[in-house]
Amino acid sequence: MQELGFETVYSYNLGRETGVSPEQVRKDFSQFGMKGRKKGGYNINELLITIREIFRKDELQKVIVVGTGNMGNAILQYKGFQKNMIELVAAFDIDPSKYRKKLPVPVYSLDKLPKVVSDLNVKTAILTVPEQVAQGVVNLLIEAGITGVLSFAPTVLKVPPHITINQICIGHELESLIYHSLHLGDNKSGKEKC
Amino acid sequence: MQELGFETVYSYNLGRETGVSPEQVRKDFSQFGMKGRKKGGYNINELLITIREIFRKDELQKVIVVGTGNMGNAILQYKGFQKNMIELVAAFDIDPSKYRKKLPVPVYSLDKLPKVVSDLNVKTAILTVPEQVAQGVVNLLIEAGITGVLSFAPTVLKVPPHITINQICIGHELESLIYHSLHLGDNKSGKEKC
DNA sequence: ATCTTTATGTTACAGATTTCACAATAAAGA
DNA sequence: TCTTTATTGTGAAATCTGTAACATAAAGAT
Ligand SMILES: NC(=O)c1ccc[n+]([C@@H]2O[C@H](COP(=O)([O-])OP(=O)(O)OC[C@H]3O[C@@H](n4cnc5c(N)ncnc54)[C@H](O)[C@@H]3O)[C@@H](O)[C@H]2O)c1
Ligand SMILES: NC(=O)c1ccc[n+]([C@@H]2O[C@H](COP(=O)([O-])OP(=O)(O)OC[C@H]3O[C@@H](n4cnc5c(N)ncnc54)[C@H](O)[C@@H]3O)[C@@H](O)[C@H]2O)c1
Repeated sequence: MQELGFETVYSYNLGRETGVSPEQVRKDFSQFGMKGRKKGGYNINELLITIREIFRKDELQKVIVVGTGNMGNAILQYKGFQKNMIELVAAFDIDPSKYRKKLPVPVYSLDKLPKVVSDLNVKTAILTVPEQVAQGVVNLLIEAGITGVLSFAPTVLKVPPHITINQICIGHELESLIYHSLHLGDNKSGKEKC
Repeated sequence: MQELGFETVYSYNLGRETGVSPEQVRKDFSQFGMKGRKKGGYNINELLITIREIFRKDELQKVIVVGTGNMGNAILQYKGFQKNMIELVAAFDIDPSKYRKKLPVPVYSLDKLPKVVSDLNVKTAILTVPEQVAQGVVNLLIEAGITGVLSFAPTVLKVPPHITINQICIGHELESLIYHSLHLGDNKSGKEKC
């Protein structure tokens, strides 16, 4: 909106575009001390500055990728993270045929993980290894100093409480969609359920 | 567990493995009429049969992929869906260089979408097209008869209420992890928040 | 100047979800 | 046969989340 020349925005504009209610937008903003003006809405520039502060978008946030198979590679190819100040700084695999130091994002042996993570002070990892080894690899990641993991493996990972795991399970997402399609007419009461 | 030779399972076994409380497991099972035996737990075979019924896993559930770039291809390569009775039956792209009819999953032109969807009676689609065209393509999908879409595009899709959209936004997941890492020490009260 | 309109900020309310508590009871053991 | 034990099934309580309501401030109209 700033690029389009707007200076202010209302909670219902943002609500409409993001799919949440205007009240929710105002509550969330209020939580972070982002103040608007009655009748005037929110100043876009102020919002952007605060959001950049909350997520520390003044500096590139470093992320590593572990497992450079189909999914790992797709993510490494993606150019859209830079825009959000996220940088993939290194990748790791157990298969020597994957090592390429001269790619835009270098692919290292797993042995190098502790050193790279500590040297670059990375805290976040994307985990795209086979499910059978996911728990083992996540243990290595935690030992190396990683505190947040985005895992694509369809396994529940057991980690200590200060570690955050975000899981993306494509299979479960599909099953959820299939369930909804199969039971489209079941909703007798008119209220959304399940 | 069945493959390991077990015949019964307790709610707390399943809770531990899936990361939910035993009570939640029992409530969910109860919701679907899955009954256990006092002191004996749940019969694994009965559970599997009921779950197969709920998700109609007696037949392969058909899914299409739209957009065969990095992410779309990674998904098309994945062999793990069959195990859950999900089958990728066709893929579509706007770029003619992607068309390959003899791949395990054939890649067609977008023009073929309405015919293929209606002939095969597909209801579920994975959307891996650039975000700029995602809304347009989702409109085509709905017109063709798709009722559930798993979208990887970082855009809010506007669809009628009988359509289900599940969104996977890798960027947002990473931002969430980064936020947690940055604010690890903020949790003064001891209670988990934000 | 006063009134009307519009959008925020926050409090009160409602709804949904999760946890707690425990009665019921089948199985195992004495 | 009786007692103990382990686990289910569920109703009540607590917590969390989202919605509605409205007092308030700014802007504009009369
Ligand atoms: N590709 C998909 O569409 C898809 C869908 C659903 C789930 N997943 C899950 O995502 C994960 C990755 O899937 P994929 O299709 O990219 O698999 P893949 O087999 O293509 O890639 C796995 C990569 O991990 C590497 N690897 C194996 N063991 C390792 C270890 N111990 N340390 C480091 N690297 C190791 C392999 O060398 C390989 O490069 C899997 O857990 C899979 O279940 C993928
Ligand atoms: N790859 C990632 O790691 C990643 C990460 C975050 C988000 N995403 C999102 O996932 C989506 C796909 O990403 P990608 O990396 O695979 O992109 P990509 O550019 O590699 O692939 C996009 C594909 O869509 C096709 N396409 C373009 N317009 C089309 C249309 N109108 N109809 C059908 N096909 C069309 C292109 O020909 C191309 O094959 C994008 O929305 C992207 O923002 C991807």
